[in-house]
Amino acid sequence: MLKVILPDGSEKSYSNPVKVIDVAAEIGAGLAKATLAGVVTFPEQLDQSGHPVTKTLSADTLLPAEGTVKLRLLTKKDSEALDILRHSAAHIMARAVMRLFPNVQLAFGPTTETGFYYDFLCDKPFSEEDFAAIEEEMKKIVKADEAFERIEMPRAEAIGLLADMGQTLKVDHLESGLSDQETVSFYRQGEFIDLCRGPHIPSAKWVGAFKLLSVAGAYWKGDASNVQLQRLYGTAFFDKKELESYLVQLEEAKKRDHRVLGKRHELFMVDPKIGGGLVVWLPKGAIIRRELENFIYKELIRHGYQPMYSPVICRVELFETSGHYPYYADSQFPPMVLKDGDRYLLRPMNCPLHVMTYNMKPRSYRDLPLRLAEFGNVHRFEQSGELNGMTRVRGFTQDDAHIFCTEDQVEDEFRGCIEMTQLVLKTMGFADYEVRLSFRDWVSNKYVGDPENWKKAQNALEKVCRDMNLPKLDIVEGEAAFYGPKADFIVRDCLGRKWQLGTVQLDYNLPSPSRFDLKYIGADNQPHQPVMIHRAPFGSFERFTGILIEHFAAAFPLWLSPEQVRVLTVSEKFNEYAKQVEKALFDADLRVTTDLRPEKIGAKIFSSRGDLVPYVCVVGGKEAESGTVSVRSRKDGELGAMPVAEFIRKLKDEIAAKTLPF
RNA sequence: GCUGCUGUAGCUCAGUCGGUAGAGCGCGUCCUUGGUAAGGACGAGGUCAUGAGUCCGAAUCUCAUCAGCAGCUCCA
Repeated sequence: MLKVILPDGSEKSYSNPVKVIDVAAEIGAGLAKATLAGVVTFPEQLDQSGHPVTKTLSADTLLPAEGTVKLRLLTKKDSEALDILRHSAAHIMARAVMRLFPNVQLAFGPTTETGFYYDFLCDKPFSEEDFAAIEEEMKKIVKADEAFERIEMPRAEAIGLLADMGQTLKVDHLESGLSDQETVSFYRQGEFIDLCRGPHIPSAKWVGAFKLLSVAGAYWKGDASNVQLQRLYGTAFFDKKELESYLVQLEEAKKRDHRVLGKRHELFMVDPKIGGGLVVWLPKGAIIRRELENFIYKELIRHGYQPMYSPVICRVELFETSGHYPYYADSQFPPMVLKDGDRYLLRPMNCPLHVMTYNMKPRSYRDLPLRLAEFGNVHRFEQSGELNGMTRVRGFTQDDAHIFCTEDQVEDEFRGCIEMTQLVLKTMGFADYEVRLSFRDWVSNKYVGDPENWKKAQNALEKVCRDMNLPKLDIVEGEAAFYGPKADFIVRDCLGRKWQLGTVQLDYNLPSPSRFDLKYIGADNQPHQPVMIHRAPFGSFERFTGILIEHFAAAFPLWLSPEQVRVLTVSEKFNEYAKQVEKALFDADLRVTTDLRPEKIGAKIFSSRGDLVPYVCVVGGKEAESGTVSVRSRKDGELGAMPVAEFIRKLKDEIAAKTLPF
């Protein structure tokens, strides 16, 4: 006897075997038609963390004959449904590819946040020219509307089957990745059969709209030493309109691209004649950076940091001591060797210089925490395929600082760093960010430092993060740097790619005796080893600004706008007055320009809109007579006439408040 | 670094079958002197990424190099 509990609390009992779809059919024919899968919870089975086991099952899956299950039927309105659909679409694509290219081997074909992909091993390189043919074949498959059928078999049998089919990658996966499974499942649709956990939609016709989007290389099991596969990306939806609106959205997102906007608004440039990945901050971009620097500098001083400067090039030995050379030699610009054999390295990080600064004299516990800050310019030789506008570059400036403190101070210092990073994100209006706490695992021996201290530090870190109620807190074990646990702040760019901005990292390595052997004399008159914290609320000015450009779509808040006000004359007769207004605004420390072209006022406004100028002042006869300006804001349009002094006050208030443009 | 794609004016792009280049925006000059999202005329501007090759002839076809884009791998 099986008892099925539905989400509304009602119960049904079955003495005969039933499938998910049978339960739906009993409730109503309409629901049965709309049901594409079921979420089944087994209250009697518990997983490792003690929660009841929950599985999403295809509609034709047989429920257990005995016991109690909770069942939630999924229709296309449910959020999980799209993922199931796309997984099936991936199978349909693989089937189409196998029809067109019989020799391909299948690898993995999962869904992504916005679609799906499938990896293939095939001699013939796929290109976008093949998409039409593949899509055509997929259409035929969808039209034929064959069912997805689940088949389970012992693993040994599955290996035999896949070996017969010549699917060696799948065999490899069964032998290594799934070696702990006794039984595995396949999904069959017509002539196509694929090792797959499921679930799937009942049949192909559910796929209302799909599109292949791109082809790229990918390594088998994500390991660059393995064979390279061809990955076909696509997306699928229940209906055409959703697909179309997704594609429009994608086009819109591309318009926010900081590389496009950075060029259009003359914020920065990257020129191969200068060097790939080497950013030139153009005057307008430089203003944004300088404002960011001023903003964070004030915060640093307020929080007891001490500014310092150090050279961007120094002896290689410093990085040999730190351990970063030659470990990261491949991602550094090679050292320059002087005549006497001395080697100098363009610094890939600032910490050794700050450590040397700590070490310039004996330190007492009274000096701690010592917080040394520097907008440190560093260079790293990133792989060419990694370079990306301002977000992945070979030379950048971190809003870096290193805190040297006692074990007891770690928690407070860490909290301070997190708070400053949060302040930065809040000031910019970033609401959608994740915090990733990276901890060590306890099996690997790559980590340095006393395990007890690690435990203490990790607990302190987690406590601080929980206390502060950080959004989307994610704890990842095994992701810590070898020298300590860390917290990273991650935001997405316009295409949904994730980038790490702010970071706070504890370091047990550099202060250790095998590295720089840092010491302080404690209250007990004994030497102790300090803990180091690396932190950068922005991360780097380059990446942060790149993300900021996309975040604001280049329409920056007033305090960051390179051009805050533009004075427009109604005709050339009023150029003299416009220059007076300009001077008044300039003297009030506003960034102001004039548009004195012999153009109509409409054309000048049009230009200012295109240039995303936050405020324009229209001046003509009326304004010149009364000493006023006619104000128009980028956000709210016409605001009417006001005295120049009042306009200045309004803008100064907005700048001081760092008001967001949305 | 790997796989695929792309490279024409400052920008966005067109350029058919191989016959030595075109638009819009922007820029310059002039006309217009105006009231809140594009006034008009004229003009300048290109070794078609670079280098080889095929051909009577290459932006166009082939190869190589460089750079960019998407993804993978990496990211102290």
